Amino acid sequence: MRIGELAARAGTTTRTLRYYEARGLLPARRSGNGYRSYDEGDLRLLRQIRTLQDFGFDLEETRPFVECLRAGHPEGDSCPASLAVYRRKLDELDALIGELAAVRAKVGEQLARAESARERLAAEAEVPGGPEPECELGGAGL
Amino acid sequence: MRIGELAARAGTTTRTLRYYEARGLLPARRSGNGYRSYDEGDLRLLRQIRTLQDFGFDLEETRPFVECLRAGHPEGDSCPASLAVYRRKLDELDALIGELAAVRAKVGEQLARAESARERLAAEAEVPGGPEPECELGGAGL
DNA sequence: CTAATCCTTGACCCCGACGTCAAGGAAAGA
DNA sequence: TCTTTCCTTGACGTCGGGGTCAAGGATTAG
Repeated sequence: MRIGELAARAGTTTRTLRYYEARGLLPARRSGNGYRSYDEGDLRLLRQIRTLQDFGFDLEETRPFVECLRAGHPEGDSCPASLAVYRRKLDELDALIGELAAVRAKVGEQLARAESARERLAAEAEVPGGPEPECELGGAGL
Repeated sequence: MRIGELAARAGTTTRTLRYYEARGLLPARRSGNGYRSYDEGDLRLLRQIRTLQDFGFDLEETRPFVECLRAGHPEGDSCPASLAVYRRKLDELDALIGELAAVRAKVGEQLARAESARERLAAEAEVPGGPEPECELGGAGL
């Protein structure tokens, strides 16, 4: 199978396949006319790469899985190196999710604070002779 | 205050300040010799930008906050446009955290599956005359 | 024969937020 | 005066994962 067909069957582009080859991730045999030649095994490797990419793994992280398959193992994650990548990824995800949750909490806090400040101002505008802005109750200094 | 001092006081670099100016985010007055000249107000704007950047806001998203402060409001989030950015950010964060949690779950699942597969193989190796690999019990076909 | 696809390599473009280097002017201390 | 340090602008590099030409060779359909 040539590059166009493999790309189509994997739902990707020829550019992507050449890029993978340039990275040494998915080298191709060549037929007599210089065209790249792939087989079903290559399709399998490619699908492994794409699946992990969809999970947010970067290209280098997919390498152990690809090499594992190429070594004849039944699955890309049949090798210890692949499992190590899984574990590292889980740690990264946990850390990232934790950070994002913390940011989310802070932003939510800021929004609530800013909204209530606006409500206060609106209420004061409603009652013109009403409450004067009391010092040091909500103003961060200049 | 000149660019180096402002950068130092905000814990950033002169390159960053020139970049912000080029983006129209933090324009600078100029003193007679052509040097950029900043005041305490600029430091405040800069700190607002940096705080939001630390939260993962991109530069354009900080613009409403900066303009709000420059318009004389007490806080960068005293304006509706800033609140809108907060809300949009919360939605983005929720979506992202959700996606990451889903990926985390899938990766965790894959890891568990791959680990148990390895344990099975190890157990079979322990008992040489033991269980033959039973077809269609765990093998995704080639 | 010619046109239409497919293939090849090479090379530049994109995004965001700067880092880094270069060439030269200005200010400040010894 | 000399040296060091700070300032100016301009321009290119970085990173990841490719997109998008361009020029030319191979193959196939009509």
